[in-house]
Amino acid sequence: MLQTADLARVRRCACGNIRRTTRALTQYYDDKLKSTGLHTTQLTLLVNIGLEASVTITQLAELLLIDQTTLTRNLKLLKAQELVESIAGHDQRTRLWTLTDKGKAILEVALPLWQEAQAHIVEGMGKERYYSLLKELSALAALTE
Amino acid sequence: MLQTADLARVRRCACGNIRRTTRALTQYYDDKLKSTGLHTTQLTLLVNIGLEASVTITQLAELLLIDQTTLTRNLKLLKAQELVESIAGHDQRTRLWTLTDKGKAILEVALPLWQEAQAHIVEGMGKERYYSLLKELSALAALTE
DNA sequence: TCATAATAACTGTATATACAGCCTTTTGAA
DNA sequence: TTCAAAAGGCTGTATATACAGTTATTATGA
Repeated sequence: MLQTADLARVRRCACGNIRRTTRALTQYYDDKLKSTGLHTTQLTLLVNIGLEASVTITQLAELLLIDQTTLTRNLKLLKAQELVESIAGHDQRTRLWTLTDKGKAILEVALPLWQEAQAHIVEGMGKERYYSLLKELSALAALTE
Repeated sequence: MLQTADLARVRRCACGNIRRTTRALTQYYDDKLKSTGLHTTQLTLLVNIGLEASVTITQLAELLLIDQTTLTRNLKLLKAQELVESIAGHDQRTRLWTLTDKGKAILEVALPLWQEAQAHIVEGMGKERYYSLLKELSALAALTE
């Protein structure tokens, strides 16, 4: 028989709780970025492409723990906006992704807005607590390997 | 000009980091639940409906920090599988959602599998660290209000 | 060398998510 | 009492996400 106590235990679910907080944070950051037309997920992608410079989908997938097929779709949208572009790699199979000038330009507008959201969160938690939390999130992700 | 240092700062993004961990955790839990056909998100919904008993979409939305329109779609899928059902509330506008017998039955199968995934995470982190992390996730979500 | 493995990426399909806007019902104030 | 505002929920549309399966290319071992 299904017991209430069994159900109540699921309230402590790591996945459920982190997804809940993720929804709240995503809405918060997306709202701050609203005027740029960028979503936070897109900002993350652009930034990582900018930092890696000439990166393959596979490399991005490992770095961000995103399925390759998700990246195929997400990059397609960014490419349609001409924020990123890809060229053939030395290998016929691979494609190397980089930011376009338009991509760099939108980042210049978006970064200060992102910084506002980020500052609110970091200051709200306190720096020490915040960076400790980031470490715990990494540890959590590492447990799934 | 776009500086590498500005981009590097975004690597500490609360939203980006939590989304990354969420992807990893979701894949981990979903894989454990695979044989049931349930996704973790669906398990979360079923459990909360079971605990609340006769709950409206609006109440679930507040509890789980999920947009109402998302719940409309998610509940539709669960209803199609006959795991939940809804009846009219005292108010013509509201609908009350409950688990069906089939919904309760699938939970009985899914809960032990969920418990396996959960135990791996909790034991991997250590109980104290884990419950501390849950609190921090709540605090983080609260900062977005 | 050649057949097979592995690698890189893409397509089909499905769920999760949310914003904008809409309809219906209820509430509340003039 | 009546009408505007609020509440509850839904549809249209769009992005995010991943699994299963496919295609094309490269690497590898007999």
